[in-house]
Amino acid sequence: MKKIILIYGASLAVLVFLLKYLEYQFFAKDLALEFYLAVIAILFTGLGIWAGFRLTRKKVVVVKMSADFVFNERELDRLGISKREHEVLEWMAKGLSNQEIADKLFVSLNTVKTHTSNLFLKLEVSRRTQAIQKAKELSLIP
Amino acid sequence: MKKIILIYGASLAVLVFLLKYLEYQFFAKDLALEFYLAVIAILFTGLGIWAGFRLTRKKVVVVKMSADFVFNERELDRLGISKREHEVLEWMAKGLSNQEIADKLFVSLNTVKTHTSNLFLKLEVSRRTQAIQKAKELSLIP
DNA sequence: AAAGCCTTCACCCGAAAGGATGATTTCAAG
DNA sequence: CTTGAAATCATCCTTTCGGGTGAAGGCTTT
Repeated sequence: MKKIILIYGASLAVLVFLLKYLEYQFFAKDLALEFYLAVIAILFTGLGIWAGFRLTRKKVVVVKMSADFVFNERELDRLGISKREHEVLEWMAKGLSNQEIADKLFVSLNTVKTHTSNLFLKLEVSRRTQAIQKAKELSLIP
Repeated sequence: MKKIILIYGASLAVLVFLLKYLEYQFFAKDLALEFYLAVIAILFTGLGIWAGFRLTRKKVVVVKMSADFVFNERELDRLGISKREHEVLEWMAKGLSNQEIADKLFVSLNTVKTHTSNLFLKLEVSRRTQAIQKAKELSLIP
């Protein structure tokens, strides 16, 4: 966060410097221009960040509660299950084979196999049926 | 972090190049103030949005669960699933392997395999995970 | 810059699961 | 008594899974 802010600042400084240089070379006009540019840049950077937050927030508002299921994110975190792994878990619970999941997620079979293996370790099970069973108990999936 | 620096650098380079080029080619004079402002504004708005995107994440959801199960014997009948097959189905849903089910029911592995095969035919599925999924939908098992 | 996850993909090997078919025994119903 | 469904077990063969290992690239954090 701080680094990004610093980088923004540095970028602005460099930009202003460059513009000033250009102006010197070609216009040799009034020096107030840089201030306009800097102000505009800062303003629009803030605006952009705000817009970015807005946009992502909208994306996060993807609240989906089906019937009577509440996602237990705490447990998911505790077990260290990643986003992708959880995704694989969901499809797995729907009865898809590894190959089918691979097709659905546009990755290779090997990748899905890796995810499932990691899932089994994290869930402390050794078969997909057990994984599904346990995941449901923990409210990791509907 | 490297990426951020690189992107900023590239953006600045392109910007400077463009300004210089345009200046050379067309307006040999100023009057480009508004143009500069517009370019800066657009560029930094984009960067801000991008930064906003990478700075945000997280989400929360909470609900509750209810679980009342009513055995659907009618469906079981309709599908012609026998008592033994249903028994196998129940253990299957608990994550047991065919061998484990065989041990639990004091029958051979082959017998369990026969039961599961028949179950898959009757449930019109081809994998045990699908069978479990479907059996739950039909309230054949909790 | 370095250390650490996440994601992706690969290869190998053995175990489990699934499909097809056939056979025996038991038991209830026609 | 004959028929048929259910339950049992078997063999053969193919596909899917699961486990182990390694590795490359990206992003985050320190």
